[in-house]
Amino acid sequence: MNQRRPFQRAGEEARRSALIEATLDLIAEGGPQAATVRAIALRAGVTPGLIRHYFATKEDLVAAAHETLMTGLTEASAARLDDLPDDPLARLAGFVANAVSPPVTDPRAVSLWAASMQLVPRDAAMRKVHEATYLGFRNRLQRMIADALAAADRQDEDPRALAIAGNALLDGLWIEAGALPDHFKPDEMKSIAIKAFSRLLDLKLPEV
Amino acid sequence: MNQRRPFQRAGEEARRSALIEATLDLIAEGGPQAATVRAIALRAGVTPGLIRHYFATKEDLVAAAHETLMTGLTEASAARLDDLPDDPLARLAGFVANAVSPPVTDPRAVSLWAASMQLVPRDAAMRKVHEATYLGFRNRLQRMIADALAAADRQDEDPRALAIAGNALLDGLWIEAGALPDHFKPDEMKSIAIKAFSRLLDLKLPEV
DNA sequence: TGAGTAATTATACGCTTGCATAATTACTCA
DNA sequence: TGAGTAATTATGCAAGCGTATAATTACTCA
Repeated sequence: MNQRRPFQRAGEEARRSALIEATLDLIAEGGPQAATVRAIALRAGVTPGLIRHYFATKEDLVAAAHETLMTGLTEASAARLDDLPDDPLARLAGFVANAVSPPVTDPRAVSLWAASMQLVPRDAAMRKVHEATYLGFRNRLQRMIADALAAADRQDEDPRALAIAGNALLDGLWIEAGALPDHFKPDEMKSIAIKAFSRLLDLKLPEV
Repeated sequence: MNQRRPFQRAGEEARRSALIEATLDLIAEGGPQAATVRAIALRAGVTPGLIRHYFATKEDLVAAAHETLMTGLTEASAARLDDLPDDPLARLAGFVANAVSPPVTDPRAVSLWAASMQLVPRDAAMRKVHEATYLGFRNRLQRMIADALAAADRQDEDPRALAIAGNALLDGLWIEAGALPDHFKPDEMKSIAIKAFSRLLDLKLPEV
């Protein structure tokens, strides 16, 4: 047996995270087929056998990576809530503007999101993850919509239906902003989103 | 040399179509990794060497399949235009309703669409195809929006911005209707879409 | 009818893949 | 300090991958 490469042990959490991160990087760069066991291991700075130590199969690692991505997209929007104004209208406007602007709009994120979404109709576990994150985002939006309507003394609306529509609008704009980044003028999506939300809610949201 | 399997010749167009169709079927069923040369050939009822006769590489075949899919999604919506009423409001309402209802909403279509979309941020040729189909759909929607506004004597609007927003809304609803088919009540998406469009345009679209 | 041609089958190749297994070594703790 | 253990490296395996090539045969046309 020749010289082995020196190594340091790391905890399970750090290893799993590094492998998941490596997987996502490779998928983002070269599509799902780029995330081979050897490429993932190399990217994570370990050797291929280690993947099998922390995940039962490569497929499990890939599923964990997709789940991490989807959960992460939703959490990224939650993390920005603290930076928003307290006024319900301004808060909603800020949330909407953030959702369709860089750094939330991002070609890499769209590519990864799509790679995960192609699994959703075929894989019950992925569908469950997707549904949870979809609902998480939608419910957050629904609460903000309800708050904005309440502040305007509007009790005649269905916040759920508005959230479904608003969520869809944001998703659609986010996809195109990321997929065709050069197609739209700077801040065009933000302006369109704010105006569209103002119309949907029949409220005047402040420009951000 | 043993017994060869008997065969019939077919034209180039038929062969290419069969291979593309087989590719899409396999991707829809098992994701991109399921579309191997052998699986595609078997599904198309030919042997693997034939793929190389009609496409320079397997990758070219897969790209052709994705392009066919994207183009096909847009043409499916065009094919339904002739069934719509002539009245601009009713026509737009019909178009919107179709876009978020079966058979246009379809888990298989969402899965395939996502598989194609994951290429768009990374592959310039795919991005070009996507942009062309996106613009095709959006421009058609924009014309219908402009017609509806003109019929209501509304000259104070920006049909382009409304088309971008409306398109995004339809895309977002379409994705969720296909990805989570059991999450929404029958016709719920249709109702939400019509109401949302009525709001966006500040026009009363007829329920379909 | 028979020659010519190209569509198609059959087979093979080198390489890559995910997974399995054994050995080594970094670390903890008594 | 040294034993124990499990994290990690190294290596190998069988199967499958995309591509290449040769042979056969279905078809057209003179």
